[in-house]
Amino acid sequence: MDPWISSQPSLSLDLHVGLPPLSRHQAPVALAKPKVLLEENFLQPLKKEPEVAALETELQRMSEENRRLAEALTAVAAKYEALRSQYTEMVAAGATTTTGPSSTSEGGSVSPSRKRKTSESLDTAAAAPGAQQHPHGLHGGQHPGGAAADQMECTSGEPCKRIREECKPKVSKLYVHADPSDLSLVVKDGYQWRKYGQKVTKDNPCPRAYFRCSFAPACPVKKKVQRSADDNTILVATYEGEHNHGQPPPAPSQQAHDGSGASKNAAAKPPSPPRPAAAAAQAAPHHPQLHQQQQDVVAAMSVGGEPVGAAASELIRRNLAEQMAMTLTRDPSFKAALVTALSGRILELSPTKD
DNA sequence: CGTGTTTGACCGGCGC
DNA sequence: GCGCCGGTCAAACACG
Repeated sequence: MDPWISSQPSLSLDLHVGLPPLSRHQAPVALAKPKVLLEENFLQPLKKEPEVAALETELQRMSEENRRLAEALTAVAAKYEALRSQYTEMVAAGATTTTGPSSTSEGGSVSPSRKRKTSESLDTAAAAPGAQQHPHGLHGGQHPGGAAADQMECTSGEPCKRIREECKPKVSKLYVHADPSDLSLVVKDGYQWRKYGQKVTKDNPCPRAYFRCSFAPACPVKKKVQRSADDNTILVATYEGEHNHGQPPPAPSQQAHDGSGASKNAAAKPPSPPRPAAAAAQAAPHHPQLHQQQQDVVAAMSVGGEPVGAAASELIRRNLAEQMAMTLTRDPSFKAALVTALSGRILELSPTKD
């Protein structure tokens, strides 16, 4: 959540979802019966002046609340930016001093046996110092604190639980709209993933797929993909850790589709040169097209690994914002949920309720 | 034949 | 201590 979001008209917390913005003259009159077709109510002509006045007041109050929330968001985003830049600096500093060890842990391939314990300890040993951390802290937009925590050394002694928790790799989520008939758990994020497991979890009848970044053998990033229990048209991808490499090169033959080598089930392949498109997308749910566009956009943003410029970035963000807004407003279930929530709230606060 | 997926078994953390 | 459950491994398999 960046400051720019609050400045985007489409992302204003005053959501204009399908229905015209609860204008004063269209305020839902039949509030006492919100469960009766809302659309009908919204279109009914105005009846009572006092009600309207009350609603107006309420609307203003809610707008005010919206503004406050937006400000709070802005503040949070600003703090995040500060933390992120701090993290980037720290990583840059760390990279110049310590670079070696990470490559030895996996590159040297653990002994043939399935001693996960040992390999894991190697992994954590390599990961803990943060030496091989992602050079660009773009990935986890939602957990700025995690970056700093990654820097901590997980040496023995102190309350392991807490330390372990703080040493946990950054976790971020990405929601992607997917065709329910498409059973493959594929989330295009621009990286190459190799599936290494699938499991049905307790809280969700849909299986969860486990992926590892296959572009770099030593890349610690993992991804879990599972359909949402509530809405199986939504794929929830959970990313853990950060890529310690640049993005895979664009594979022209794969640009148009998501074909994997084996092609029957398929982990995501890079349709375009991505950066952490996942990071950019994690706050931008529910649309493959959006996702594709984000990848393009993010790729454009990070030519040569460096941001192209503030203007381009601004353009990109605006574009993303528009896409996000469109995605939301197109989603009937979102509209329905919003309308229900709004009407319920209004009803709750309405002085005329009965 | 190389690469990637599938799938049953195993491991370890966690709650009771 | 025990059982549940999520995460991972690795042999078998499929595909180009």
